[in-house]
Amino acid sequence: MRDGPYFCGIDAAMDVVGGKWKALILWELHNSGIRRFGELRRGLPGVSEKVLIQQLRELEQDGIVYRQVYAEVPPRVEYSLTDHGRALNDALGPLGEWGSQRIERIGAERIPHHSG
Amino acid sequence: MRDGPYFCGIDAAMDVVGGKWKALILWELHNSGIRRFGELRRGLPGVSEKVLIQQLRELEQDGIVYRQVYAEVPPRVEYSLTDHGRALNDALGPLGEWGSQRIERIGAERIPHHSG
DNA sequence: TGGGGTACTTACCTTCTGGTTTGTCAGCAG
DNA sequence: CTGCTGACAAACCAGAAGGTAAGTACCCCA
Repeated sequence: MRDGPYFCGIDAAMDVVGGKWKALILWELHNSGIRRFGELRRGLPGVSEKVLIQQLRELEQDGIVYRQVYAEVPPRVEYSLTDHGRALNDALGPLGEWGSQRIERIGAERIPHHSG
Repeated sequence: MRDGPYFCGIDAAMDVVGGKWKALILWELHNSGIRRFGELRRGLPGVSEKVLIQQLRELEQDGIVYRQVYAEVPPRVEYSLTDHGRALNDALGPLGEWGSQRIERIGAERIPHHSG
């Protein structure tokens, strides 16, 4: 899964970052460095637990996020970006720029979200 | 449709370019400048007519591609990128770079395609 | 008369994605 | 003993996305 074959690099990149919440997850992790599962969940209003885990697992499989499990009770799991994840985030920069301009151009609404 | 609300610019950009063939269409049009429907179809091995038209129409609605119809028989329709489409393509550049490196890293296959 | 080419449209079907709900484990507060 | 927490897992379901097959209109060529 997510191993091609691909037409080109964009095709491959979209395969990795194409999930509904994946780009947002990257953005959250980029901004905060490290987040616990519950923090991510609260930072992404509207995502369900199942889907968030799904997307995180896929990103982990693809080497984009790192998952650190602590054998504690209650359980603690911390997510962060790998080097590849940081590179992907950088590569998404111009696309985000374009998208922001598009939002202004078409007058679309923005969903507010609390950073930090 | 495709008018938000969005969390951020990447969210909005993915909404526009997220279809299965849209990035490939952009790439084809970027490389060739102008393409007729049949040329695009032949350039994108595996796409069906229905889906190609669907994606082209959506890209047209979003102001990414320009559709020029000639009232001839047999019919002739030419597709090209708008200014916004060209800007979007530029913004996809780094992502394509990242994706190409990923293809090499994981040793994924590439689907060959004849340019020109 | 019949087939081919162009750019579609329509109906139908399957697959894939995401969402809802409920259950799990361990311990701790009440 | 019950309920709460954190990070999931499993079962189920709805809608969207994509794919297949056929039909449309017009003309040219043989």
